Amino acid sequence: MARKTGSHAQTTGPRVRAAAEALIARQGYAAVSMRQIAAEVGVQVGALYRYTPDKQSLLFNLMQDHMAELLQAWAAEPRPQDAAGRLRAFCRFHIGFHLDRPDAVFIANMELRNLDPENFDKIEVLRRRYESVLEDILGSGKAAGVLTFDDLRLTTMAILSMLTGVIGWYREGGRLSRARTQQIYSDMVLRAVGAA
Amino acid sequence: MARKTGSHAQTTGPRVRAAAEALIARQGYAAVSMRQIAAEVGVQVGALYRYTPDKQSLLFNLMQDHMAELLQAWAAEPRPQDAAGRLRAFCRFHIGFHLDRPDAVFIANMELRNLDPENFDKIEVLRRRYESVLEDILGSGKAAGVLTFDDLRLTTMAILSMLTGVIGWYREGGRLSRARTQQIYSDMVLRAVGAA
DNA sequence: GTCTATAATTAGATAGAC
DNA sequence: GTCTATCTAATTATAGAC
Repeated sequence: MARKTGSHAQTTGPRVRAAAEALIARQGYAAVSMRQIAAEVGVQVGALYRYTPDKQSLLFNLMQDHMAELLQAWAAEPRPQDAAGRLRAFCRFHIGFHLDRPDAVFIANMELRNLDPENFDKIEVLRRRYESVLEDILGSGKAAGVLTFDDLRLTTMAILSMLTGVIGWYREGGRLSRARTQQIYSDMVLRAVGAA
Repeated sequence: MARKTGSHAQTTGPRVRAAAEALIARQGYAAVSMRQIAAEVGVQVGALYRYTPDKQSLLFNLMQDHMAELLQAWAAEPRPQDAAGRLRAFCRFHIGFHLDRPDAVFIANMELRNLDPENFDKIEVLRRRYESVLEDILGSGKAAGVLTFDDLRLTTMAILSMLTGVIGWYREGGRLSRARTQQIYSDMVLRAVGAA
């Protein structure tokens, strides 16, 4: 992927971002060097600093944009009237969104501890906001008497862990289709909160 | 934690291991330096190499011992006759074991990609063996007609993700006791596979 | 906008004194 | 068994040429 000297500003920026995302997802932030990213893009290391002030900003921007996109995508989803319907919609959405962006999701879940403290705080706010999406669905379902479970916070975290875990084993083109995977997870979650 | 020169072989070995475990759990393998570990123990960096041939072996031994202990501890558990009882026992065991060793669990789940290929293969074997513990319980329960779910492999992975996720939010001395946490998770899992 | 060259720091690992 | 000193290689980031 060697490249001649020349101007490629309009393509290099996104390529830096894409290379960083792929490499960090595979090896982890601390294990990836700026030289590796540059080699993947096909430039020398000095050129990277036209597109990011430093390595930390590369990580922070990936995570922030991912979380913002996640929240925005959920806000754009249709919103069923009943709590069970909203819960099913959330499960489908969460799995679909995560399967579309395995690298970004992997980074969002693994690299929190490599954020500078001030960056960590900003991402935490977005994470909490997303957790409260599910918490609100479960809470209103319990209040309406259509969902049954013991502890709201525990149940929220348990369901999120279970759904996010899909990126650990799902393979595109494998035994289970995406739609079937969404279906099975949704059914299991609904049974787990007594809405079967 | 400064230390004078002198011989402390019997205590230094375990202290190196403990320091590595704590630091790697907090910061990640790639981000921890041998100098940091030495400082935590209270020795100079050269002294570490009396207790480990290199940094990679430190990580591998932590993960291998953890997985071996996990399998051995499960083997020592009482084994209920019925599948639903075994599933409940597994949930209690998995959560209890994980809450007892948050650092080791964190490493076992986060640092797989930092293992050398040959070390990775060895740990993978142990991981698969543990996954098959749950898979066997679920499979026999379905065959016996007491559990209901759609896909054995997916269900196994989903339950493991959900249970392991407890280390992400549980705090000792917090709102929920350990026993209550085990109870709520177990109930939810049993409902999820139609054994409520 | 990219390159080459380099500064300043840090890493893992080893040698030899005590 | 630990220390000090050091080797070699790699790191992030910057400066200045083109």
